[in-house]
Amino acid sequence: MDGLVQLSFLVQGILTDAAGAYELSLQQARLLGVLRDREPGMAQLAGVLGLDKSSTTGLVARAERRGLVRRVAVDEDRRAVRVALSEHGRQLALTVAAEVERRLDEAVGGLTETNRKRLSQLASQVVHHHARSTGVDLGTGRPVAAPSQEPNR
Amino acid sequence: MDGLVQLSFLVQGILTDAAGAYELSLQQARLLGVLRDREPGMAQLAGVLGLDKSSTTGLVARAERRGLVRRVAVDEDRRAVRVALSEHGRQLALTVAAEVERRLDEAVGGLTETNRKRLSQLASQVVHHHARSTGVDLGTGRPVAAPSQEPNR
DNA sequence: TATTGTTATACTCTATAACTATA
DNA sequence: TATAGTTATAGAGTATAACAATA
Repeated sequence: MDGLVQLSFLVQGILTDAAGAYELSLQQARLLGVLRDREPGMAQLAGVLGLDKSSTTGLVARAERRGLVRRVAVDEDRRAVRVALSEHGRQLALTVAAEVERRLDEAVGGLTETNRKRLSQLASQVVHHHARSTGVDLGTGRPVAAPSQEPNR
Repeated sequence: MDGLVQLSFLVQGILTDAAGAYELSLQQARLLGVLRDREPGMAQLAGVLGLDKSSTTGLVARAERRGLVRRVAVDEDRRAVRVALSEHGRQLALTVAAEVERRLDEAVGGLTETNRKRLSQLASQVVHHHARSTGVDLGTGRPVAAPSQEPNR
C-alpha cells in the first residue's frame, strides 16, 4: 500500500499548488470547498474538518479577515453562528476547484480512460467504506476530506 | 477525480494518526521515512521533501533535539553535513511504518483482494508517471512523497 | 449544568531575506 | 563568486485549558 501513501502526498501537493496559485493555503482552500454547499456552525465545521473548535475559530477568522467567509448570526440561538461563503469566497471556490480538476487530470494523464475511471471509483469506494465504518457523516459527499477520530489534522 | 482528493485526505489523516500514536508529527514521521535508506545533505534533503533549505534546518533541528537524527560532519567539505537516523530514530521509523501499514490495510478492508492490488498498482502508476513527466528523482522509490515544483509544502 | 464559541498560550511547520563559513 | 547551511523574523495552522454567554 506504499503507492497509496505516495499518491496522497502527490495529490496534496497538487492541491497546495493549485490553491497557492490563488494565494490560498491548502486549509483555506479546503474550507472554501467544504462551505460550497453548507452553512455550518463552528462546532459542525470543526467536526467536518476534523479539527478542534479552537483551531476552527482561527481558520475562520483568517478567512473572514480576507473576505472569503462571513459569520452569520443565528436567531434561534444567540450563542451560535453559522459560517457562510462570501460572494468572493464562492467565486474563488469555483475557480480553485476548476484549477484542481485541471491539474489532477494532468496528473492521471498516464492512465488509460478505463484506468482513470477505475482509480476514481476505487478511491470513492475506500472513502465511503471508511465513512461508514467510522460513522462519520460526509454530508452530501463532496470534497470533504479526512474524517478522523482524533482531531489532529 | 473527486474521490481521489478525498482519499488523499483520508490517507494523510491515517498517517497523522499513526505518527501521533508515537508522539510524532506527520512531517517528523515523513523525515524518518525518507532517511530510512539515505544519508543526505541538507540541500538534498530539502529537495526530496520539497521544502526550502531553511525549513529543513528547522525540521532536522527539532528531530535532532528529540534524538531521532544526527548531523554527521563530512570530511571532504567542512561546510557540509549529512543527516542520519539515530538508533532510536531507526527503530521508531520501523514501528511507525508498521503502524501505518496496519491502519492502511484496515482502511482498504472494504475492497476485495483483487481491487486492493489494483488500487495499489494504479496509485504507483500515477506516482511514477508524475515523477517521470516532472523529472523528479524518487530515489529508491519509497514513501518519499509529493515531488512538487514550487517548494510549498 | 451543558453547549457554543472565543481567548490565551505554546508548538510545529513554512518561507523570505540576510548571514557565516567554506570552496 | 558560488555553495552549504544557519539565523532572524513573520505568519499559518494546530491543540489544550480556561473562559464568557446563552440554553
